[in-house]
Amino acid sequence: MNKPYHHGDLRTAMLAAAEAILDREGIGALTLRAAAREADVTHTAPRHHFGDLTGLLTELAASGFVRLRTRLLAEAEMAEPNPQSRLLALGRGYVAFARAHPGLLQLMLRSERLDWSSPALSTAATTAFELLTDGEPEAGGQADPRGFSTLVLALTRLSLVHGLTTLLLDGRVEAMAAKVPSVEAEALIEGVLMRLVQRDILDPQV
Amino acid sequence: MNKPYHHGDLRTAMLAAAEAILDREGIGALTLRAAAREADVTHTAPRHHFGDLTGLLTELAASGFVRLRTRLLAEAEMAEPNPQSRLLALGRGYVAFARAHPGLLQLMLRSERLDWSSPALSTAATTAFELLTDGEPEAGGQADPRGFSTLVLALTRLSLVHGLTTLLLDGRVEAMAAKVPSVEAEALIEGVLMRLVQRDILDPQV
DNA sequence: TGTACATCAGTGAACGCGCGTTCACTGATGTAC
DNA sequence: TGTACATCAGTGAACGCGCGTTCACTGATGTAC
Repeated sequence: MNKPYHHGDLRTAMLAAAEAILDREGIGALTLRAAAREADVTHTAPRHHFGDLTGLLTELAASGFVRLRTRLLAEAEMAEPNPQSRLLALGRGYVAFARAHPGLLQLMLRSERLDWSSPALSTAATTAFELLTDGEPEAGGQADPRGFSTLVLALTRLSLVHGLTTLLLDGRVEAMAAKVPSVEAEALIEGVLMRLVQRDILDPQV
Repeated sequence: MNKPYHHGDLRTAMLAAAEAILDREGIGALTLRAAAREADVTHTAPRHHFGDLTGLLTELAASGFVRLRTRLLAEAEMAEPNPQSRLLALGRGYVAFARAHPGLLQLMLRSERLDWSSPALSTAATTAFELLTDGEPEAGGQADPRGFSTLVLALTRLSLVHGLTTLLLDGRVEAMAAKVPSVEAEALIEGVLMRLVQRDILDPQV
């Protein structure tokens, strides 16, 4: 029952503790001391592993992007193997991830407390976003030169899904749904995603 | 040159001071004490006008929504009098407002420090968002029952424009543009807005 | 036109709080020989 | 197989900081008579 002097894997434990706080109390409550408290460790101990608070948050955000990507990949995998179904699955996956980890997503997307010069973070973020961005990773791939139109299409999709997610987290979707009786937020979200898929046409030409 | 004991219009001065801090140093630096310092007044003086920090932030955000709406209305007014041009003008206006007042927009959209039970704030927000949401305020208006499809269309537009704006403020648009030589963020944004207008078709039927 | 007095709007000192950081330390682990 | 010792990973006390809030106060304004 006695706690050994050394933790064993404080690095992992701190990341888990920080995420627990994020999910439970939101991004405002996530401080170095709070995370150390959660991990049942002196608040100076994490310094050996992360340097400072920014280091901890940056690693946590990077891990978030990796997991987001994994989840989106899995969703796309399970969808019917056509572009429309795949895009729809990606959109749903993005929204679902946001609902499951609202605090983490906030840290990843809107935090000014991250060190974006960290290669781990920036490549994790870029890689994750590229999923929503690439039409068909197998088909197009490296060969396809990413022209202006492709980039516009990518940014359009990302904007729509990301904006929808943000509005959802901020309670705006609920507010809109409440204006018309018998309309559920859930149905609204599904409606927007369907519209994305149908109007998108997956065509880089404008 | 002597400062009189009473300020005269501290309410207005505090709002201006808070906004100055927001624009200059970002939302993280906006505290009650900082705003009072900026207004050259004891940090306890604002209490008489706003109660507490939340009260001040809530009023500032409400004023932000009112001004956003005013600006969007003006942009729409100046556009060609057809639905497409109007929608494009609204989208451009939203992005332009975000660029002009990034800190203020963050406060309005992503702050957990606002009192959303305040009627002034909630109606200001709703009214502003309705602009992007209604196709034609004159044409449709009250007569048109706001059905499910209309709501989906509204949320789609709002999601796209809002998502684009958020990504822009977080530097993601710049990051994407940087991946392809000779593509400017400005052109990307314009491309997305054009795509919104062209694919939107302004048709509530899905 | 004056005066008494309540109310309003600001001051300034003090409070406790949680924060990140620094510092000297100690217990545990691993490696050289 | 032992032992010396450097290095690593954690403790615990102390620091200064800026925060929002409380409190007793004071100067200015407005209103009743």
